Amino acid sequence: MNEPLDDAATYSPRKYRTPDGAPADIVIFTITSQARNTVKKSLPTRQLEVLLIERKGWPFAGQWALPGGFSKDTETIIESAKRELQEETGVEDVHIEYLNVYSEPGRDPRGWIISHAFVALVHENYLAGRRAADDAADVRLFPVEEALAMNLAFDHNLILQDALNRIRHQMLTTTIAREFLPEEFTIGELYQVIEAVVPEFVERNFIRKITSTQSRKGIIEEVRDSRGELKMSNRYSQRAAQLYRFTDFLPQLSIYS
Amino acid sequence: MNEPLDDAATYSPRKYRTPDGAPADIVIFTITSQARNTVKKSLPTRQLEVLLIERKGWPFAGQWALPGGFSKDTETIIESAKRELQEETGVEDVHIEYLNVYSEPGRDPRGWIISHAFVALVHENYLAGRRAADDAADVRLFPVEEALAMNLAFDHNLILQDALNRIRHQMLTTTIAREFLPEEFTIGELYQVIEAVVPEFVERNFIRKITSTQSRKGIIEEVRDSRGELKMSNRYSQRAAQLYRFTDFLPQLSIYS
DNA sequence: GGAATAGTGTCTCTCAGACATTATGTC
DNA sequence: GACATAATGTCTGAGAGACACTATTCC
Repeated sequence: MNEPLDDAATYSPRKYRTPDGAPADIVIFTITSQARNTVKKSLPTRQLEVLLIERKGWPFAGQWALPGGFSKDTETIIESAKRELQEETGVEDVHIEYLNVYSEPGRDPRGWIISHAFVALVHENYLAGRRAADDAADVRLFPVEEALAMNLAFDHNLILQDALNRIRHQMLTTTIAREFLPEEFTIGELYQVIEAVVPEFVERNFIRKITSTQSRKGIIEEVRDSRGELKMSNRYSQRAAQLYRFTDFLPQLSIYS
Repeated sequence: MNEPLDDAATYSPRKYRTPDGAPADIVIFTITSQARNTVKKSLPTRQLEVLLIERKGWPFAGQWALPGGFSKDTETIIESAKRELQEETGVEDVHIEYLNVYSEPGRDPRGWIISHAFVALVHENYLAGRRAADDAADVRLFPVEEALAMNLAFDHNLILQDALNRIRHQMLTTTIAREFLPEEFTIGELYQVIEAVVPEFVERNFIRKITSTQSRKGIIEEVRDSRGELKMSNRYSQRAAQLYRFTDFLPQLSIYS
């Protein structure tokens, strides 16, 4: 411990160097849907995308980076992340969680800057306004694989990879799929969202696992209308599909169960 | 983004307030064994404990706190955590992982101090030296429940609770149990370690689940001696028990599997 | 033989995984 | 009738959960 031992009256700020800033950087993921050009109704193709901004000034001018900004002494770091998310996308009250701290000396040429990365999951509808201005803008959605292949500013390639690993794991072990879906969705949509994030996901008897396996039953529930009739949707298919919604239930996973 | 737009030559440190420090605090868990006073060999009682230090100076003088120290600009925060762990316990190369950041304004009366909490899991043997001096010392192991009931310095009650939640979850979903066990252990010991961290854990057919269930088979493997004979131990029982070791296998858990 | 721990036998009901089959509505 | 998606039928082998039972060694 290298803390001074004096009391409040005699306490003086330490003579050691202090950090030059503690910013929050945000990895904003969304899943875009692209209707396929078939004559008949069909499922859209879905793709996991990440929001990047083009840097204007030094350092890394001209390169793409994660949105972010310095935190203030009047807010927690998650509050600054939420503020930044609001400024960048206009959305509030979406899923945002802390990812990791990045403190490698020299990671930022401006000084000793310790960055805190967050992951935000945003439904594509919330970003609809931004998308319109796509090509010209300095704020854009990139498919994740494409973004990873770019040379991003700072250590943002690393942060993005960490964020991707995190949501891939969470997609299978938690109900974050709900963040990319409307309140009521079909089994087909849910399956596509999982696939968009975890391409290797394959589960032939998906509907049975999720609806009638004892240990999993209750993660999602059927939606009924005011008369108690099962509510269906045919937005993506000829044959109407049952609508479901997530409940608050999350099964406890265990390797020893 | 409130970053300056100038280039490197004209860049000047921002006029905003910068943090007064970015310490690493470490929640060091161990599981102690206490032999029971029975005439015959029997399993020890095991308890999850956390290492705390008594603060000497302002602020929170006289209160117990998590060990920690300020990070330097020449190291990553995890490196400062490892350095601190080495100073406090003398151990290196143990399991240590990042927990969370604590940045509530006012959490530290010394200024704007953003703390990074880590969780370290240490085998009790490594702490054996410290334990001898227990009662008189200003560094002590406390049973976790007892520590949570104390009034710890700073926001360390919160950090400790977060750390406990984290390892409870990890104990069931990863193989961190290995950090509290010798290289070779019996099923009974493993079961006790899980119980010490997750008291509500009950699994009547434990040995069968862990050794012969298809999806779990391979997490641990039987130990054999140089002649290929199964290696047994009777340190805790009359009847010798098979020794096992962890492998590198970790099953993928999924709520959709 | 009693105590303490280690490990097996056995039974029932559910689930996993594979794959074929039926259902519904559009063009 | 071809197509696209939704959903069920059916079969086999594996696993979950419960609990009685045997095994080993020390005292």
